[in-house]
Formats: sequence, structure tokens, C-alpha cells
Amino acid sequence: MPELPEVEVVRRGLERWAAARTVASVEVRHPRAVRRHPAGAADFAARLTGHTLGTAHRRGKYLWIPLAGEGTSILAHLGMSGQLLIQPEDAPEEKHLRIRFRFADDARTELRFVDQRTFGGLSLHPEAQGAADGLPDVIAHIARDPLDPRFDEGAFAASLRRRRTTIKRALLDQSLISGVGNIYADEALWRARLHYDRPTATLTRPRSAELLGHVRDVMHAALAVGGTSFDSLYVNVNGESGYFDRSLDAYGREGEPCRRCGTAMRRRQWMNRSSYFCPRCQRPYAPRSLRPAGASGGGTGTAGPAARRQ
DNA sequence: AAGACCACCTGCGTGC
DNA sequence: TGCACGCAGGTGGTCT
Repeated sequence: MPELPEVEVVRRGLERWAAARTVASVEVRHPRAVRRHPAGAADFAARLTGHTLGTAHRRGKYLWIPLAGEGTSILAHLGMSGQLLIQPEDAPEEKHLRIRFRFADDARTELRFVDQRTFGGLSLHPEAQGAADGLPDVIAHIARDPLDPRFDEGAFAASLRRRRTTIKRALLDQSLISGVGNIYADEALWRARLHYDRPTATLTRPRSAELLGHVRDVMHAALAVGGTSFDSLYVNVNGESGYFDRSLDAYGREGEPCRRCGTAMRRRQWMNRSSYFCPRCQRPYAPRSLRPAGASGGGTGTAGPAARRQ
């Protein structure tokens, strides 16, 4: 389950249904699900058995569950299609069941990692010394996410000014800002009326602060309704879908009217995926010097198209 | 050496 | 009916 709101929904489920439970046994059903655990499936299972799960933490799209008193965490990434499910012990096996955790208690439920495309996976890592909440060292390169109170807004704006790339690439770069994926990038850009190919260096600090505000708003809104699910692939630990797909303004709306101006939304092939945008509200960036005379429309000498509003 | 690309998977919908 | 192709919410290794 991909982006930050959906992963946070899962984290909350783990906190409620898996924390403080002691692992009785672990069954790895597909080796790819533990490929990030170099010591292999048998080692993964053996090192978990008998240990008690702590409270799940999250940074961006990564989750980790510390093992009580061990200095070790289970690191999880759901990839494109991963699910962590709390299921009754006698529930039929999912077609893509990859890992099963049985617990040493009377709850008669177990934790299952189910993943159709196997881009996701679980692994065990030592907690980095002095890192926040025992952040595993292998994800030290992942930036804080926009819902993290310690996210550094000034540093983010400065990085955007410094970089020679475009805004959607930057939003998807997990080492700059984590947790944003293709859906929420398009949603935030639509809200900010920014074209996906706008060079990051052209964003003023107030403009990037505004964009960041939209990223946070759309993520909070999605979180409030359990995340975005188009189908049964994206569910909470109890297998339930969120409702935010009904509130999407850009993603998946090719041909439908822009909710602001009514213009038909467009889809563009972009980096082997899709970008959805309004061709009227989200114009491509054109430096003043390249625009035909008079095209700036009542320019006041401020920034360029970024300063314009519909 | 920052930035861009594409391989890694399975399944589903569409068009021939 | 079946086959080929495009598409799907992500990441990291590998190129330049």
C-alpha cells in the first residue's frame, strides 16, 4: 500500500492489533519477501521467534517495529501491492500470502504479509545509534516526511532552489521529502496550480511553503477517511478500504472537468507513469524572456507565471 | 556526482 | 478464446 496516508493507516492498525504480542513462529512463504534480509528466510524466522513486538513507527512509506529489548527492528515496505493483515488463524490463505506470524497468546489472530507484485518486503535491522525512534540505518537516507513535526521546511525550500530538476520529480524524491507518491504529488500540484515540469529552482520560498501546505492538507484529508483505495489491494490491517478516491481532484481524472475551472483534465506519459493535471490551471512554466510580448497579462514585475492566478 | 532511467514482479483491462 | 500490449499507488542500482 503505497503512499504516506495509506501506510499510516497500516501503522495505526499494527499499533492497535500487533503491539505487545509475542511471536510464536514465523513462516516465510516466498524468498523475495525477505530479499532485503541478507541472512535469509530461516534466519529471519529464527531471530523473531520468542520476541515481543513493540509499537510500529513510520517514516514516509517505511514502517518499522522494534523488538522489545532487542535493539533490533522489523523493517517493512509495502512496495506497490503489499498488505499487512491481522487475520483469524483459520482464515483461508490469501493467494499472495508471503509471510505469516503466529503469536503466543489467546487472541486467535495472526499477522500476514500479503503482496501480489513482490516489490515490498520485510527485513531485520539493528537500530541506528542515537537515531530517532530507533530508525533502522538502511533507511537513514530517507528524508523526514511532511507530517513529521521535525520536517525542516526551510531546508526543503532551499534544496528546491538549489536543484536542477522539476517539481514532480522532487516531490517523488524520498531523500528530499518522503511519503509523497504519484497520487498525492498530482493532488498537491493541482491544489497549488503548479505544472509538474516546473523547474524547482523557479519556486520562491513562499511558493514552496504553499505547496508543502497543500501536500500536508491532502494527506491529512486522506488520512481522515482511511486513505485512498481504488480496489481491494489497498486496505488497512482489517482488510477495509479507505474512501479518499472519491475526493481526488486530479489523479485518474483524465477527460473529466477540472473541479475549479471545468476544463477537461489531461493525462501525460511521464517517467513511465502518468501525470494528471488541468491544462488551464496548471500551465507549463515559461520564463518571461521566452514569452511572446504581452503574454504575461498585466504583469506587475513580480516573479512570472507563478504569480498569476486564474 | 546529481540527476535520469529502467529493471524488478503479477494481474487486469483492452483491442485485435 | 487467446494473445499481445499497456498500465498500476515504488524503489534502488546503474548509467551519464
